[in-house]
Amino acid sequence: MGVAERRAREKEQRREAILDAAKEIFSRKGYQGATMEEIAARAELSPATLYLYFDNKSQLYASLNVKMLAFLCHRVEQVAGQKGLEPLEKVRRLAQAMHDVYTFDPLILINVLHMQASQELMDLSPELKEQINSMAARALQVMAGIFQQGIEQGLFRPYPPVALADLVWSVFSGLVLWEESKRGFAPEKDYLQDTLELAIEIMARGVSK
Amino acid sequence: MGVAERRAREKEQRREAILDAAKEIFSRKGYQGATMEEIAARAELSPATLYLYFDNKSQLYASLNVKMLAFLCHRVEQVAGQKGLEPLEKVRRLAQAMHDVYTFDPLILINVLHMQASQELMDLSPELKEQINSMAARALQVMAGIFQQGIEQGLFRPYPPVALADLVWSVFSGLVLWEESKRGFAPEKDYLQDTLELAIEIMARGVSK
Amino acid sequence: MGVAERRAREKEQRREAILDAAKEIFSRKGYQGATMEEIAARAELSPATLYLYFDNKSQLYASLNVKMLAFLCHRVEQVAGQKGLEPLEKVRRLAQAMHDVYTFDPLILINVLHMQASQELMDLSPELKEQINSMAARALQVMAGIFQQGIEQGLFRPYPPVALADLVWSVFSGLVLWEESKRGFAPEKDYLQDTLELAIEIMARGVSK
Amino acid sequence: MGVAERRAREKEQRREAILDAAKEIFSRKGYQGATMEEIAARAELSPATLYLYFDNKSQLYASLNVKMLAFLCHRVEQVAGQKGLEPLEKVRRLAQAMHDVYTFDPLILINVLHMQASQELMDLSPELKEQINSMAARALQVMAGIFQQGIEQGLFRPYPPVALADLVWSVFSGLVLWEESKRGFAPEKDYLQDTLELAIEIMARGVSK
DNA sequence: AATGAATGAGTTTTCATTCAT
DNA sequence: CATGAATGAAAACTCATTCAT
Repeated sequence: MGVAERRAREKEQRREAILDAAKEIFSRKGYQGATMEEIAARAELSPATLYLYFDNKSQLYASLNVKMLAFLCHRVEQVAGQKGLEPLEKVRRLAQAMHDVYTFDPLILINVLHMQASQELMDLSPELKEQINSMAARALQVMAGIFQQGIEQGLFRPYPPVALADLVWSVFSGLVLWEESKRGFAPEKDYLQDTLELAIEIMARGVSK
Repeated sequence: MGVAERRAREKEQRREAILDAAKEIFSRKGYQGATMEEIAARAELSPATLYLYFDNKSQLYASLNVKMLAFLCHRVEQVAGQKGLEPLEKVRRLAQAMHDVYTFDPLILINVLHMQASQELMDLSPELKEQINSMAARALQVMAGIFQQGIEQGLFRPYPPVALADLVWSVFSGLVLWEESKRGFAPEKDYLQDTLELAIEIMARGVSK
Repeated sequence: MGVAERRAREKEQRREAILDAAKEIFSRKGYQGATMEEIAARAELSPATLYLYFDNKSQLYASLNVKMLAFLCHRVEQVAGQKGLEPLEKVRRLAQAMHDVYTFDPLILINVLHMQASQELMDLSPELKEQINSMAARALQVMAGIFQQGIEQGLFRPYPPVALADLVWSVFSGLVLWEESKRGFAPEKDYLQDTLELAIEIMARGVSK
Repeated sequence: MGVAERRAREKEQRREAILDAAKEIFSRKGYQGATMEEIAARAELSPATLYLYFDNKSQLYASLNVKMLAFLCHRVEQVAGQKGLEPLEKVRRLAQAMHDVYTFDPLILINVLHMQASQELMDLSPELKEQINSMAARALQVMAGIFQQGIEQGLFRPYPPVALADLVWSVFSGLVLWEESKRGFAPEKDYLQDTLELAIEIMARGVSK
């Protein structure tokens, strides 16, 4: 059994290694621009080997995104689960959590966004599609929950909470994407964290006219 | 001469038609995902014909982006040029302008962003590259100018104006991208306009702690 | 009638202009490498116009070669026609004639050679094919005639005269081609003329062991 | 290890097979006229497979020429390396060697010539370009060396030895090309060998006026 | 389990040729 | 006559995917 176990672990590790390589390449080149060969090279494997672990390119891409979304969900749920925090403080921690995710792996959001944008193009198995959509929805729901309370207490602007969550995500994605797309003048180190926090807070809180 | 004139106009129209078709396809499929054949089909032309108007795929893509950036610049400059407005009002109008651009052509920013992100991959002529970069920079500069005054008057947070402009763009792009990436629950009609305006104002103005 | 005449002359001139342009391009790029558009551009005409004067690319190429072969034939026949010259002197003049042809238009032989080499590939009308072959044969025959006499008088080696003529042509072509193919160390100015003359003489005369 | 070894040998064989097919097609159609598909068909492979062994068409062509030049060099060096031969005898053997090369593979020189003539058009890697040029130069140098001695002894005409080598090559090429370009009357079997030998000898020796 | 090798199905691009004006 | 514009057919090249070993 020990043998079978080690086998299984090794297999899992290899799978992870492939996903890592894929993340790197997909982020840099986009879905269409990335090639299986390039991913394989980065994973120091032969292209044929990828197909032992994933059915095809689009499935590999999807799996990658499932993994990323899972991490994102996990982190967001951590924040949402903390009891006894004021709504505003929770929102602040949400900003921090998202920034953590980004710091931990700057490519996550880029990939997730690309995925959302190109999903229709890919012939994913219905299950996988379902899995992705439901995880994205779940992350959103959890974030929405964070705003919900504040809205109920009249602290936040009375937008639909999901819309707020949505907005936060979009702002964050925008920041990240823009960040990525530029060369030249990088914002000060704390800028991203700082601004994100600010933006989230304010958008949630709204302004008194 | 009338003949030559009509010829020229027809040619220009055809060029525009191709750019329109390209915008549509590129937006939906991304640069790599789009095929010349598909673009040609959409323009109701043969693929070979595209090459009468553009040197190659990447040049077509670049030309498309030049056009879009030009429109964006134009609109932003209109706002910047209005005299006698308070900084805050100007910022509000900037939000409106950007929303106009988006309404007029929802695909603009998506394409522009993709372009920025993939520019390095493409073998554009140096002139074209220069043109794109300078236009993007110009749009940013003009936006920065809009914030400049407010900062000087102590009304806006003392971030570098270019960073602010940058941020606005990123927020807007994020909104748009997110918009695009979703299917299903579209935000209420005014939501985008409203939120953008809000976000810009606030980010510019900052909060007093 | 004067009008019709001028028309005809103009037409003929245009045809010649096209052939000139074609010679230039075909020589530099070879048959397959040359494009109708390039030839047209050189002739300062539109591609479509070429088709008013020639049926298609291969026919244009063939016509060009007919013209060149005609010039070559003409020059060789001049030499052959001179009465009262010793065989050796005639051979010397032949060398001079060939060199003249080359000097007058260095591209002639290259084209003729290429033509011979690729003739089978082209779908020429049987008449044109016949015309080309017969002119090439004629040039060869005339050259052979030049050697004939010397052989009969026991001055030249008793090879078949046509084979000798053939050899001369091949040597000359080799020189020209080699000349063309090199960059870098060009032979002394007179080298080509000199050597050609020498080679012809000697090959014709043979050596006494 | 045996496996890896066999693999390597098989790979090498395949490469050679492709080069053989390429030689055949390039010789018959020229560089531009030949198609990868045709070459692949001749090698009984799919076109895509060619690209596993060669980067692109021009590189395949270049590799072919490297191989041919190598063979030529080898054979010529054999002759040059033989000690204790009179200059004239060496020249005779050179003629024989070149004829050998031609007999072994009649297409060699045609390809080499075409290559020299079109090299500038192709986008070869600098290394490959260098390789080709240096091998061609080497063959020429070696041939020149063969003449050198005879010139020093006053047996051969005092042309620069390289020019003589050059000339020999051009004559040979001319013979071969002409041979190829004709259909119909093939020279007697020994004709080519015989004449080449003669031509080389005489050109080298020169004539006493 | 891993992979070297092969390829079918595209994709971009070119170009001889046609045709309406 | 001349040509601007268009395109069908082909050619180079790419890449996801398979399969024998």
